[in-house]
Amino acid sequence: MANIHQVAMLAGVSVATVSRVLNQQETVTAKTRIKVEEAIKKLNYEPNLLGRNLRTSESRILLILIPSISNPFYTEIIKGIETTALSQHYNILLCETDSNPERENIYYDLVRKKMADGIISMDPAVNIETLIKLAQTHSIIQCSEYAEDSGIPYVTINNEEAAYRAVKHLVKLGHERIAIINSDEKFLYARQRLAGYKRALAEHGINPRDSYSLYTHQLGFDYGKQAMKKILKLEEKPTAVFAVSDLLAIGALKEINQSGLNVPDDIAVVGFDNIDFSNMTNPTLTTISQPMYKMGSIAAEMLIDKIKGKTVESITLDHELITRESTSG
Amino acid sequence: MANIHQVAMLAGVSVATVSRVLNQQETVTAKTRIKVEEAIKKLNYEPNLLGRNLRTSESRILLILIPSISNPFYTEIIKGIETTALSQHYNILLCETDSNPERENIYYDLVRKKMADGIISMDPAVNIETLIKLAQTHSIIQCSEYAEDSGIPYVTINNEEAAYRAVKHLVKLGHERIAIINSDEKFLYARQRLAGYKRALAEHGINPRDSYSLYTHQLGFDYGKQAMKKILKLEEKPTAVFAVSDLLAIGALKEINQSGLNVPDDIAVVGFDNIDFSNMTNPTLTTISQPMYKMGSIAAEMLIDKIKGKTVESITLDHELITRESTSG
DNA sequence: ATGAAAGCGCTAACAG
DNA sequence: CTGTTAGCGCTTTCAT
Repeated sequence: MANIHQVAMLAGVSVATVSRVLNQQETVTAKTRIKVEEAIKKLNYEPNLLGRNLRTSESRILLILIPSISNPFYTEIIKGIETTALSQHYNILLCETDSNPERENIYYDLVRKKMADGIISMDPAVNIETLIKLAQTHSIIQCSEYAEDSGIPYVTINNEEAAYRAVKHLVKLGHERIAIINSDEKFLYARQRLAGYKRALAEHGINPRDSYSLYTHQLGFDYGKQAMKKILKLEEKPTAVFAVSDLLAIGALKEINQSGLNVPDDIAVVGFDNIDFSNMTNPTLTTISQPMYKMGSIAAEMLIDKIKGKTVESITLDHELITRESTSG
Repeated sequence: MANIHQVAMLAGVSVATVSRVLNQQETVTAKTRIKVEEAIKKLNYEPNLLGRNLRTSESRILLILIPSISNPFYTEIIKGIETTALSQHYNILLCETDSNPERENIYYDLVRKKMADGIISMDPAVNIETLIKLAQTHSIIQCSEYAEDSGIPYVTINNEEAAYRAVKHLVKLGHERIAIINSDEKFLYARQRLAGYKRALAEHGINPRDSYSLYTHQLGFDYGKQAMKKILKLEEKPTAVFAVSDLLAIGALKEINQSGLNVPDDIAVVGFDNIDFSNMTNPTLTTISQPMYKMGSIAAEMLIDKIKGKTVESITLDHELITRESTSG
């Protein structure tokens, strides 16, 4: 493997000149440039980024923290991050935290030790104190889930309003007995979506019943199925269910189908996220679409700006209700 | 940000000693060690990996090349890779190639430029010539999809045998008119799975019909749906369908359901991969399970061995038929 | 327009 | 057991 020195030797110039050619500086004669480029080609030279990065003290690597790689909610966001990052010559390192502080710490260390330039955190279960402390000395952005007043810039949607619209859609279709399958209330988005659910009901004079409020530990399919099982045991069953994630909704769908009831005739279902699969289920799922690609893309831009030392503002994006078979007869 | 020199100053020792403490070498007195550790703590010192990596000429970063991050087939493999890599203090960089050579090249460059130590490629549409050339100077492993006689070590399953078993299962259930939804024949696994399909039919004296062999450009849901639409237009419809990926199978499922026919009563369906979602569909999907976690884990081990300069052998793992609702009445 | 030289932060060979 | 020192490969002043 050739290094810059050998290229300089072969081209009959100094390493400084080779470096200038490498970095497309204009101060090099065409003739010299050609000599250097020929030497580079002849030696199959590739600049060593470790050397460059040590010198410029940057790694051009961005960390993306997600609880689980298998959660399809993140895939489109990641695409947005990746495309934006790549276009600015940053690479992204996808980190699965399992919401495990030890694992998180491995990745925080990468930033502390200069192997990464910044972090986009999407883990709702993140240890927020540690993150806030790290944010004092390093560039960090929160995406989708965030902490209020943490001082960490975030990009998100209006969860309360989105949930409100989802439930309002059900109310408009004539439903009055509407259940909610929520995730753990320790998460901000869970509290916000619950608030939206309640506001929609209140607006139409419907009293929320305790037995219609379910909580799950996680957002997976099995948890939705389990919650739906409980709901189906109720004496007075709801005629509609709002689940705070598509995976939960798809679990609920499965359970309803298995019990012999029909969606949407017996029970209507609304999800949240508009993951790819929500359009593949039988019936297809009515859901709230977040602008995931855009969210990712903006998060990446914010992070890169922050790394460059600019001040960045948090931002709230629009969402959209996607009506499909699971609510329309 | 403190550096090793400042720590040495504060502790009243040389940088070499600090480095020894950092790398847990045994040749340091307890007393000195404590002095150094105190200095580290006092200065909030974190070793700079760029410096270390330049010195040791390694990056401890592994590249994982996948065509698309949203394909759930890869998630479990990635988990296997990640866990193994992490346990050996390697980090992984997930790279979405979109099967786009330009994009691939960005990532190859990372290896050429020493920002990554090796590659696990899982992209079946990879430009194999470029990969082979790169493999001559760098550590590369292929996972799942591979090229025969390329000299690049791989870990995979016996696709021919797996397809054979899937189709044999259908034959045993009494099916004789069995269609296959295959992907592009330019992929090795597609040819292998087709061979298995034909062998199962031949074994029972069934002649494969051309009209029962469908090809799709990609492995997505929509492509499966489209293929099934064609199948349903046939005069003599098959009573069973074998799709070479779960996503294709789920698309087929959806199309059959929409046409008013029943799975498995009218048409049975078998998929391939056993992605998480194959157990969430209605009906649940009979499929071939690859040992994905193990595959990933082994691929990571092979790569790390290769980086260390050991010689590694290709390996073929076992698979399993998972029987679910889509074939059992 | 080009070169000489310093130095980013670290490890490791060598000396003592 | 510890220190001195060279050097990994690069960029970037400062001269010329």
